[in-house]
This record gives sequence, structure tokens and C-alpha cells, in this order.
Amino acid sequence: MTPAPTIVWFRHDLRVSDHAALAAAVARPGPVIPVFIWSPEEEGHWSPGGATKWWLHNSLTQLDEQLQKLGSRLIVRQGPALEQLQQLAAETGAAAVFWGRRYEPFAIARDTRVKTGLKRDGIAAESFNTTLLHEPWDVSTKERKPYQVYTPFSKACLARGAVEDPLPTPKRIAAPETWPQSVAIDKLALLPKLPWAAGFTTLWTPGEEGAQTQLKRLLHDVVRAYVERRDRPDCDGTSRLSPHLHFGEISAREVWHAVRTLQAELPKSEQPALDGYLRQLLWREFAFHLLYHFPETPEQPLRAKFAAFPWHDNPRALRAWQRGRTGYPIVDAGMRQLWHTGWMHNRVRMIVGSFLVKDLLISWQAGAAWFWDTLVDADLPNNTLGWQWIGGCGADAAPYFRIFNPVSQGDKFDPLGDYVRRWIPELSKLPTDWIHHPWDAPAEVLRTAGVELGETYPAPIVDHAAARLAALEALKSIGASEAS
DNA sequence: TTTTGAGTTGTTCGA
DNA sequence: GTCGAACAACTCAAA
Repeated sequence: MTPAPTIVWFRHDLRVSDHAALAAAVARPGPVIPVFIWSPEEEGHWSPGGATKWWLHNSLTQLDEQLQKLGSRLIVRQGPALEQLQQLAAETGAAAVFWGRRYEPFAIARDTRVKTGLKRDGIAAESFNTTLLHEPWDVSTKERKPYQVYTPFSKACLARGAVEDPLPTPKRIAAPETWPQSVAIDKLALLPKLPWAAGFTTLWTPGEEGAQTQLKRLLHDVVRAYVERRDRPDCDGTSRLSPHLHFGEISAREVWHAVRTLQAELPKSEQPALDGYLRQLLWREFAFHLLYHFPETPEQPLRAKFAAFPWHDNPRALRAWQRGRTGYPIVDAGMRQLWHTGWMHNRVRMIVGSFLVKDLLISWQAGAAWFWDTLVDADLPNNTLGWQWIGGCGADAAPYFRIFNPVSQGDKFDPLGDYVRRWIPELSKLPTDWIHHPWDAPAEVLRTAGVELGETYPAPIVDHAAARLAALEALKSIGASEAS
């Protein structure tokens, strides 16, 4: 009798390298059945947005190719995960299902049901860490509580010692004698009906190989100048690994090791430069840590006082923000970059976030929802942390008086205006002196540049100085500066 | 238990 | 243009 197969359920770990669940399945005597299950209705309020689905379609295609190189393939199913896994196990006689953990509250609840259900059927079910450097329950304060401040959290991570080595890619994955039924990836209808994602392909290569290319780029071109360039949206100075990490096309552990290895090879004096990037990976860990321990935070402010914040319901302003028509060039450039590429530079995410929440007084939840639908790297832990931070209502949030000025942020981080000109062609002829505040430009300058405010480009929809004071008032009204 | 030091990302004002 | 101070007081985390 041939040994029973093992099912490997792929979720946010669409890769074959450093994959604990796959490696464990391969180590068993029988064949391996890799499966992806499309069940967006099981993702709570956070079923994948348009940009994410575009990425997922391509990533699944790539995963199938990677598996085929190892003598296997990807089985694709749709429907409730437990039901599909039970069916698949019945069809194939599988004795075990392995998967990599997820940490979103609805995913944990679903996975718990899945595990119980499978075990009831006499099927072994085991989850593995395929996503994090440190599990959220392995890092805690001396009082065994979760961390709420980044710096001590990061120190605690570093104090745990070296991150475990990545696992080798399996040489071969044993195939079953016959493959079970599989849905064609096209049938999941993940690609948009309108071809708005056409431009995405020039910028992104979803899948494991694309992720490896970005890692090489990080190591060769980006990481040494990371600290100086990462805040400049007019430079290509970030890792651009976020969507690859979200889908687990590369493991955080592998990125961590690659950067650490490079660091060890550098002269002592150059080593600290690489810490800047490593710190960002620990921010990702912190986001998972917070979501795991405070599972209500995607919807609710962590600081309870903010539940009473007098947010404005202003659909016109929200729409102007979404479309990049606020009249503030750095804000509009960011929102248009997001719309056209499914991504926005991190510095600009903070600027547009501050503008939505503090200048327009529209809730951070509305911003999070828009990002969720438009970002290819939409990730619940990171999105939640980012928006609560800029909203001032999260763990380790910005002080309430920290309100970004879109003009000075533009001058500081896009000093030549190249980023604005790239994404706002109607301002492309405007001289640098006025690029971040065209409303101050002399009429003659505007005329020469072909800019007519309110016609070719919007006049500012709010006055920042006045909006800032209004935000401070609103924050005072809920006692933002007092205990929560 | 109490105390102490510290806390990603900013802005404005006045000298 | 550049610099330092004020913005406020809290909460966290560790000693």
C-alpha cells in the first residue's frame, strides 16, 4: 500500500523556498498535494480588494510554475476552506493537512474551525510559521504582556537571538498517481473586468522569482543607501518588497538573513547602515504582534477615547482625496501613484493619511478601506498599524499635535518636485519654487506653465492652516492629550 | 509598589 | 536661512 498523501494548504505563503509546511509534508513518505482555496467570504470585512486580486491571480500562476519545476502542481479550489479540504482529503485519501499560520482574527477563527473539523474526521492538521521572524506569543514584556511601544518590542526581538535559518527548497515534490480536480485560475475571475491594472505589469512581477529579483536589487542597489534615500519618493530607494512579503512569495526570514549576511561581510563602519532596513522588517513584526493581541483594531481605535472623535462625513472631499484632486500637489501625486501602480511610497502614505484624517477630518477607517482596495500590498496588520498611527489613536501613535504640512513635506522630501511632476502632468511645467504650492505662484508664472487653478488643476479644497487649527480643536474635544 | 526614563517618521514661532 | 524651544501630558516598560 502506498503511503497516504499530505495536503499543503497555501495561503499567504505562495512560495516553495523556506516553507515550513511544505518542507514538513515533503519529509513524509507519501505524495504531496499543494492546494490553494479561494474563499473571500471567509475573510470577514477584509476580502481582497481589486489590486490584491490582480496580484493574487499572477502569484498563483507563478506558484503553479514553481511547483511544476519540482514535479508537482497547484490544485485550486473555491468555497469554504473546511469543506474543500474535507472533500480533497476524501478524494485523495490524504491523512494530513499542513499550512502556514495567518494572524488576522477572522483567519484565526476559521483556521481553528478547520483544525477541529479535520481532526474530527481523523485527519492530522498542523500549522507552521511561514510568515514571521518571531511568533506574536513569543515576544512579551517582563509582565508577560504584549508590547505597545515599538522600541522595546524591537529590542525584545533582537534579544531573542539569531533568527532561525531559512529552510532549503525541496529538491523534488512527490506527486500523487492521479491529481484531484482543480479549478483553472482564470475561473476565479480575479483580474479586473476593465483593464485598469495594465500599467501594473511594467512595475511589478508577482511571484517567487519576482520576489527574488527584488531581494537582489535590495542587496546590491538599495540597502546601503536605505537610510538616506528611503524617505524620498522621487528616488527609487525603497525595497519594494511589500507585496511579495504580504503574499509570502519570499519569507521575512530569508530577507532578514540575506541582509544580515551582507552586513557581516561589510567593514565594521558600514554595518550600522543596514540596521535601518532591518528595523523596517521589525515594524512588520510589530504590526502582526499588535493585530494578534488587539484583534479589534482593524475597526476600532486602540485608544478608546477616539471612538468619540467627531469625524466628518464628507463624500465629496473623500472622493477628491481618492482621485488625487485635493489641490495639494504632494497629496494628489501620491493618490495618483496609488491609483496607477497599486502602490505608494511610504513617506507619501503618511502625508496623504495625515491630510485625510487631520485636514479633512475624515475617519482613518475610510482611508484604510481605500488603501485596502487599491494597494497591491494591502496587508491587514500593516494597514491597521499605519492608519491608527497617523490617526493618533493607535499603539505608539504620533502625538496629537503632529499634523503634517503638505507643503513643507513636499519641499523636504521631493525637493526638486520630480515626484509631483511625474504624477501630475498638468503641473509638469511649473518651476520648482512653486511646485508644492501653486496657489502662491504669480499669475505670470502660472500662465507660462499652462496652469489655471480651478480649471487645469484644482484649487486647494481646504486651507491647511485653518484645517490644522480645526483638527487641534477636534482633538481637544475628545481630550486626546489626556489618558485614554 | 513606586519611580524613572523614554517614546519612528512634525510644525510653528521667535530669536 | 537656521536654530532651539514649545507644543502636553501620558503611557509604557523596566528597574
